Amino acid sequence: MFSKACEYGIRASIFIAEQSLLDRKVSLKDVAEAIESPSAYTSKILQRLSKSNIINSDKGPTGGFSMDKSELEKVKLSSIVYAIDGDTVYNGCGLGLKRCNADKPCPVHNQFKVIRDELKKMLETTTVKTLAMDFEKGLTFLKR
Amino acid sequence: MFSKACEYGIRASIFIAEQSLLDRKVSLKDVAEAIESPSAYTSKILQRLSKSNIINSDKGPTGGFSMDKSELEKVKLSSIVYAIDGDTVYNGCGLGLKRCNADKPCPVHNQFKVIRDELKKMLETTTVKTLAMDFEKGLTFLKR
DNA sequence: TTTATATTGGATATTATTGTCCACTATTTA
DNA sequence: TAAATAGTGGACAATAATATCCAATATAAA
Ligand code: FES
Ligand code: FES
Repeated sequence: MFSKACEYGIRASIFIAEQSLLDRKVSLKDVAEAIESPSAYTSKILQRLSKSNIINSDKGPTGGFSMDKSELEKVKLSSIVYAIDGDTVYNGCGLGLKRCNADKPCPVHNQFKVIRDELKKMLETTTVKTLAMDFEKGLTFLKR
Repeated sequence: MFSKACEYGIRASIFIAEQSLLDRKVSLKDVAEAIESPSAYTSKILQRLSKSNIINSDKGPTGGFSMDKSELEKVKLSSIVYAIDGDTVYNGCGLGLKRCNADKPCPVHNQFKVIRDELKKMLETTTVKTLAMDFEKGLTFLKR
């Protein structure tokens, strides 16, 4: 569904968001431990998220990663997925033809469209804030 | 969503099914050309489908690949996906945790479950025969 | 202004996936 | 039974994705 990089990206964002709700900055190490991911690889992903203005990053001592509490509910899953995996989820064809194209549809186009529209809707209506709040409450897990 | 191998596998199955409806066996070359795939790689995939009893293969001159017309409507997309990609579509976690597990859910588990159930339903109710018939009518395309 | 800390960015390594090559086997037909 | 044909299987190659290493940069605090 998503690339591994994207999965890490979403998990990292949720963790950073949750900690930001508690007014805490987190270090790369914190993130990697919280989501159980290889830290150097995670670093690259956080850079992408930072450049896409999804998270903030500050260098130096007292530095770390954070998200603006006020903007938290504006960050949708779709932004994160787009920042890391691009638009393949939105425009890719289920059977691997160049692009999904309703004018020259692949055999599963109609069936696939239903799923993808559902997925789009989910990505565009789910905010990182709500996911972070559930995580904060201990209802969900970022590692196992 | 699916691996490239799986995409080729589905496309190949639809082509073989369509030709079988017309009582024609097809060669590896035929398949590769019809679905625009690398033929040696496609060969491996057809072997997997053959071993999973989804398609028939016959050696020697007059050999080739085919599907039993009578069993065609029993072949669901889910069988093909399972034969090639295994059960990751069914049991994988949307955020990459070891396995999807409702008892210790990842943050998107509930949202993801909706999508996956829809996908499952689609894979389990779509038969290769109907896809092949639409393709036969020129309504859909296996390459572009 | 020195030191310590934390992210950044580039190079490189590893692994999985995708793709190729070729000799071998089975089978049909002449 | 010889020759031609078509799939099989194993080894190998190329590419993409994932992961690591380390020197450089920025910044805060002493
Ligand atoms: S053309 Fe394949 S999914 Fe739309
Ligand atoms: S636990 Fe992640 S999708 Fe179910």
